[in-house]
Amino acid sequence: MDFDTEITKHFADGHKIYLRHISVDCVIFGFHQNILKVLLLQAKYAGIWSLPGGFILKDEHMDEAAKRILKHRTGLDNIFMQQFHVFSQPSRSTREINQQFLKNVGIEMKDSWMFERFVTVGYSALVEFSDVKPTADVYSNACEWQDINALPEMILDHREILDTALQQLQTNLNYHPIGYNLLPEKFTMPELQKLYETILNRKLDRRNFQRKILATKVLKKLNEIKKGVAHKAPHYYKFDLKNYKKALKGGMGFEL
Amino acid sequence: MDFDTEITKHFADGHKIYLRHISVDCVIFGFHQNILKVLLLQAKYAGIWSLPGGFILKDEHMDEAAKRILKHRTGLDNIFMQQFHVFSQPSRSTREINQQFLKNVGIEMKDSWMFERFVTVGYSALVEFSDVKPTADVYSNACEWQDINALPEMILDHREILDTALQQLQTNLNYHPIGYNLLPEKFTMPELQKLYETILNRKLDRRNFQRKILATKVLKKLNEIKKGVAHKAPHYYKFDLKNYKKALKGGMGFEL
DNA sequence: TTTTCATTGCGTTAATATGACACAATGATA
DNA sequence: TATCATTGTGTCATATTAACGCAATGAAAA
Repeated sequence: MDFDTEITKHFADGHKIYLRHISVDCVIFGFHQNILKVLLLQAKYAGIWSLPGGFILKDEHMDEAAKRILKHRTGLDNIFMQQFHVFSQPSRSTREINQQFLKNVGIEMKDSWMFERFVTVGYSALVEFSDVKPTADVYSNACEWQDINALPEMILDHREILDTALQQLQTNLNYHPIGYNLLPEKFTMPELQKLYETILNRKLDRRNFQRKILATKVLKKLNEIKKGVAHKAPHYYKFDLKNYKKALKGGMGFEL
Repeated sequence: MDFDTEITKHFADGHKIYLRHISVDCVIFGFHQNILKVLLLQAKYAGIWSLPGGFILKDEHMDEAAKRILKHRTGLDNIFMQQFHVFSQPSRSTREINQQFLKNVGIEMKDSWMFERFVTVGYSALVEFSDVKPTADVYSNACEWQDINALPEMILDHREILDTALQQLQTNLNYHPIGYNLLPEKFTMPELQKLYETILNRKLDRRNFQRKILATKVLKKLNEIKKGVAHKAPHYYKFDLKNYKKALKGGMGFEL
């Protein structure tokens, strides 16, 4: 199916397979070179950026829709995703955006479910940066990681959605372990600490951080030392999945 | 407009004013005689119970829809409401329920937006029991407070929605003050403690509870003592709204 | 009237958690 | 071989928490 046919079909008949008025937008976090990143799409023609999003199939759980979208943009399976907020300002209309898009593509259409109001559900995910193969959708030029500290302009309320996800991530940091999906299998204590500092956007005391994290027993110290580093080489750690998952449910029992 | 006409119109044309596929369900908590209560509706004919719910007008923010529903069932205005989760199992179909309802009413209709799948957004509210005038809607026999510990059978996943709201309430208790909308203007320390114990479903140490609550400065001690009680009479307190609202945003800074 | 007693108000104490910092060990680099 | 930024481990003063003691109160019982 060629591009025009696909677009036309989506705008004309999409409501036959998707629920009207509801969309899902995903905030996908990664961590690379000590910088927190978010996966964004650049809209065709307009050049403005957006969160990876999509719609809910008529017989699909919303969580499944979010995972399907994540899979298409990253190639990743089996990632824990969490809905964090519903955005429903009546003014968040995709009408102009979608009409402009069709115009740019050169398709004429008077009415479409895509012109109607959408309420969107925000989902967040934490993924390992190097596992992701960013893949654009048909509406986009590019799919790229963007630094959380240097975000481009974004459509509609997507910046607000992203900020909400980030804030939720910060809040959860004290009550839930983090890092399993964001760090490589083996990592050092300074790397884990840097992740926490990046998300919280403040410095933590190295020694107190280690004491508290180790007290939760979500880490396993490996008998292996990082090589090729200047100065004293740190140990490697990996997550103890059993305790990690226990802490996901029961909480960490400390504040940073 | 008589009952039949109204129902017919809602089923036939409701989708012209409401968003399809999306509903709002409200978990409205009250506190009376040391028991936590929830406001429920009893469906006509079926007798089974449900949460007060409704739909979103085409040009209405979801939060406004929730407040509108709350207002209609309680008479209350200006109550803080919070969305807490979206429920979207594809199996949560209102088709059978609504078709049965029409059949009972004696209306025939082949198709209706009300027969389609609904994703519902859960909202919670805490209200002062004695301020509420429970008011049933056209689909219900009764609107009544039910004990949280003796809930009747509920339709669809409404029991799950209620349980989720309760769990969220328990979690929030440590980070946000509570009671302003649940207790009368003047209350005693044992009454406040009982509220906390009821929600958390466990005993708290009387002396430690008082120390921690007072440390947050959300309470103002009044120069007034409760009368007509057996044993030593406790002081009255009221909330210091300024500090209360500060704590709503910034957190309480303790755990119980 | 006097006594009883469950409850309130105001404390103490020991155990634990937290924040701030000291110091030796390491190992690549100068 | 010396340097030095960084890691691993530990200390200590302070704050927070859990657990409990005891006198004061005042309605109800004796």
